Amino acid sequence: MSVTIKDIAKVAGVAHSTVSRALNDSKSISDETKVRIRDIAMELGYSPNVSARSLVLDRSYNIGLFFTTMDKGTAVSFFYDVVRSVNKVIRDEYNLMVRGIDDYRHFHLISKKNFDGIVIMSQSKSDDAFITTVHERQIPMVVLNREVEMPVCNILINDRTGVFHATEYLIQNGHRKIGIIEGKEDFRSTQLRKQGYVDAHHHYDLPLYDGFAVRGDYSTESGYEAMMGLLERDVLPTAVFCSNDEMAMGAINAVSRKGLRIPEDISIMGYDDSMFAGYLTPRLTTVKRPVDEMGKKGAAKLLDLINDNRASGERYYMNVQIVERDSIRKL
Amino acid sequence: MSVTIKDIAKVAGVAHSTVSRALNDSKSISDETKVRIRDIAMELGYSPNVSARSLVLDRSYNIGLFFTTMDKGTAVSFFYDVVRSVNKVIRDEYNLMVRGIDDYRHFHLISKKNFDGIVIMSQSKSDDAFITTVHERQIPMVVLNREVEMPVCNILINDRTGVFHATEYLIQNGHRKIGIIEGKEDFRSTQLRKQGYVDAHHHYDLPLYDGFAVRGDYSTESGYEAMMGLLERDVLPTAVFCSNDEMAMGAINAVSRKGLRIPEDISIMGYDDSMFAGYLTPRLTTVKRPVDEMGKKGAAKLLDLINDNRASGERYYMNVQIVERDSIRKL
DNA sequence: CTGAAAGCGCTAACAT
DNA sequence: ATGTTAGCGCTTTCAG
Repeated sequence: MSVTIKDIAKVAGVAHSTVSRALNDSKSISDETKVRIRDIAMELGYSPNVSARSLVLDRSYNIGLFFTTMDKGTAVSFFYDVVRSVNKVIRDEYNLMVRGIDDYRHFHLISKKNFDGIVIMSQSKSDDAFITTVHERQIPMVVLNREVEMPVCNILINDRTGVFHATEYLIQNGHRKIGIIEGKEDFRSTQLRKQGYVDAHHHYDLPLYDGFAVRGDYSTESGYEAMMGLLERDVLPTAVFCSNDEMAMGAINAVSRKGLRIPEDISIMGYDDSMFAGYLTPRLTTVKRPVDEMGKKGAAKLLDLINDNRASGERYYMNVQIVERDSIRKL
Repeated sequence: MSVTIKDIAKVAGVAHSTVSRALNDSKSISDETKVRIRDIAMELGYSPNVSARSLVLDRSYNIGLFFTTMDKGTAVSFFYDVVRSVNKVIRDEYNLMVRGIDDYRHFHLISKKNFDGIVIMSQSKSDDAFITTVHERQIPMVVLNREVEMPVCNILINDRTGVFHATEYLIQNGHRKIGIIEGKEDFRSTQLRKQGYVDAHHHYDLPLYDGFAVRGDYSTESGYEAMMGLLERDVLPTAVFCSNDEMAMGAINAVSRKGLRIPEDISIMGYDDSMFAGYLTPRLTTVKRPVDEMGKKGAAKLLDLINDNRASGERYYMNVQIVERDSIRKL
């Protein structure tokens, strides 16, 4: 059996409550006994039982990090960045439990007892049922990435504005016929990015060419297919905005498969500034989304909520930034 | 306060132990009361307190998934694949806690009480202290990816053999002057891959050219730098094996920056078959490591160990596979 | 400054 | 088939 505070108490010849206090650095314990008890604990290889402590303190020390799904649809580097940045912030005090929302068939384990707080990296409206549940059960929560209507803390990347600027950048480089490869159908981000593209066209009084908007699903493959479709058209766009870098990678591949050159024949703009964007040929001009910052901000905000539990419907917007490389031609 | 089995018991007019049994589907409870109690539980929005259950059952329902580090050094898609595949296997019964080993300053929270089992995705010998601790505390454990000397369950990808075959493939394509860009210095995988490269040279009685082995650190940037270094030499290799795809991506970039073409002037071979490998220009010929399978196998094995706790020093080797694309020229 | 005792929510003998 | 009771390991009043 593993060693408990009672074992330590026996060896030290004190009550187990004294051990508890000593280990928790209570000020009503003499330094002398503290040291003594800690030494014994160390010697015996004591490890606190988190379950027991959780039970009495009424907190689990768990923070849940939920993705819409852990299967397809989550960009790889996106996933990594979020886990990493959240983990970094909560480092010591909490454990990070990573899950896909769609791993749950029912939500009965989602309770305040089992989660001190929850971060949701939301990519789809289908998450709303889950978010509602968490909200109703009054678990401190931060929703990243997707705007929700409930009064919850929401950390967002300003995608609509981001794509507006991306499109504007293309326009300022002289492009007038601009295509767009869109993301996965029911993702909110897909719509927002499309909107930014449309906004920019309106703002600069540019017509939206029919058929210049083609659907992808955020995967590299879909970018390839979508671009192939675009290249079949009679009138080609001079530039194509891809709703993420992975699709841009596929698009680049399609272009060179067709024997065309980037950016001489056609310009390609990505979105995300994924790790590989600077190493494609040509190096991809893209838009950096501060995923890392979003994760950090979200985690920090969650800790605030846990420590001072006021419901809050605050929204934070993180701004994107254009990263100029070699895939766009100035006309 | 949240509802407990006692609350349910009160409403149902039974003892709380009856509620516990009903909820756990004990066979000594009549179907009638089971249904009744479950209905009440549902109505009251009951959610079991995992900590309390863990305390009495002496298991945490937590499975830890530890990476060497969550910072640099872990390939992104690698990370994603492992988390995803392990998560898929343990889906219902357990929670997955993801951490970097270097997040811990001391290991006192690593105990059998707090983890039912641990999967370690090990990339460095520096993990050994941690692995030893887990082993000593008799926590069911599976170590992925890196061979360890302790008698623990070890799931490995046969890197040495894998790179042997990769090099062999280059040799069979007529290459005689083959460079290698190596990985991060103290990673075991770095040494094994190098060994496979050396083995193949020995096996085919080929000389090892001095200076054809250059160090990288598995990052794209390092691949770029390493390749640049290689291209400075008087005698150029006709093919370069890169110890992972990310470095291959950097290498490709370096080659074209120098105005050389792949595979006409120089052939590049990757290792991993990362998601983006098929979308580089040219499409990268590489070696597929079954990371997904490794994660699944590891998780399944861990569940076995948890349910039937026999220490075991079994080793499983997963085989790699060459994925032929366009970055290698037949001489 | 320390000890005694209660109780967190749950499961599992042991009764009946 | 159900109730009674003890106890998992810990923290925290309340006494002294």
